[in-house]
Amino acid sequence: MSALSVQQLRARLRACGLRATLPRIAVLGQLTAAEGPRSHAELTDALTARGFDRATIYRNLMDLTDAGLVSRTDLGDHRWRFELKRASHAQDPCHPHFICEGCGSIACLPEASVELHAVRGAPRALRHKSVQVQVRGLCNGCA
Amino acid sequence: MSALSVQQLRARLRACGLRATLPRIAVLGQLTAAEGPRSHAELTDALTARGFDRATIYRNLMDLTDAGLVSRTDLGDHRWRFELKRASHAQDPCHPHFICEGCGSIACLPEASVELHAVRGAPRALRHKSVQVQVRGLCNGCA
DNA sequence: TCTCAGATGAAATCGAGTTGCAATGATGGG
DNA sequence: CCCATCATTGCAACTCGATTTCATCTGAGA
Ligand SMILES: [Mn+2]
Ligand SMILES: [Mn+2]
Ligand SMILES: [Zn+2]
Ligand SMILES: [Zn+2]
Repeated sequence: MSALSVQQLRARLRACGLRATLPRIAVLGQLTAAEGPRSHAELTDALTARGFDRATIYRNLMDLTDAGLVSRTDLGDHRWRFELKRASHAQDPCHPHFICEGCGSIACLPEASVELHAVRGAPRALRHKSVQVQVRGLCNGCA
Repeated sequence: MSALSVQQLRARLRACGLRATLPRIAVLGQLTAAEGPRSHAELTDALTARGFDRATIYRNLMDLTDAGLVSRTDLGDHRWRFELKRASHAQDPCHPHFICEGCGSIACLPEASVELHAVRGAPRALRHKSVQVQVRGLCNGCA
C-alpha cells in the first residue's frame, strides 16, 4: 500500500516501545509497502542488498509481531508469512478471517458469516465465543 | 474410533494396491484408532517402540495419502497432520477442527458446531461450503 | 557526551521433512 | 512350496526454514 516516510515509520516503532534502528525501519517499511503477506525469505532478498543480516530481519519480524504491528500466519505452505496490520482493516473484536489458499490473501469476514454452536462434544470455549475462527479456501479471484 | 483387526487393515491396504507390510499396517492401525489428525512425530513416538523407523513411518504416511486413504493438512502450526478419511465420519472431508492454543492438541468438531453464512462481502467459496474451518482457542483442559 | 540495555552480524544449531542406498521381505508365478 | 522380482525397509545423510548463541555495536535517555 502507501509507502510511509522514514519519520512516520520511526514514530510508529517508538510508539510501540521499539527502538528505531535502521534494519527495523527497513523491515517495517517493506511490510508497509507490500500488498499482502511476505515471507522471511522474500524480505531477506529485498533487504540483504542494503547489508542487513537475515537473522536481524527475522528477529525484527518477530519483534514487530510481538509488538502487535504485524501478524504472522502460515497459509498452509509451511512457511511463515508476515503482514502489516492495517487500521483500515478494522481489527475490532475477534472476527473470522478468510485465507485464500491460492494467492495467500487474507480477508476479514463479516461477523455474521460464521455462527458457532456449542453442541455436545465441542470445547466449552465455543460457548464463550472466546475463539478465533479461520476459514481457508479459494477467494473469488482464485476460484 | 473403532480399532480394526489386522485382517481388515490388510484388506484395506491390498484394495488400494499397497503391500500389507508390518509398518504400514501399524501406521494405518494408529490412524484408524486415533480420533483426530496425528503428526508424523506423534506416530513415530507411538511406533518406534515396535522397532519401526521414522523414515518408514513417514513414507507410509505419504503412501496412504497418495492412495487416498488419508488426508494431509497443515492446521497452521507448521506441522503436517494426517487423518484417516472415514466413510462414517461426516462425509464432508472438510469438517471443522479445534486447535488448542495452550497444549496444541487438535480435535475434530461436530459438523453442526460451525454454521457458515454466505452473507454479502464473503467469498463465494463459503456458499459452496468448499472451505476448511479452523477454530482456535483453549480446550477444556487448558482453559 | 556518557552509558548500557537493547540490537546487530556472523555463525552455529535445531528440527520437521525428505532422500539415497544397500539389505530385506511381500507377493505372484512356476 | 520355492524362487525371482521389485516394493519396501532401516539407517544415515541431507535440505532448508526457523531459531539461537555470543561477541560487538548502537540508539536513546540521563
Ligand atoms: Mn504450515
Ligand atoms: Mn478431523
Ligand atoms: Zn486468492
Ligand atoms: Zn489444550
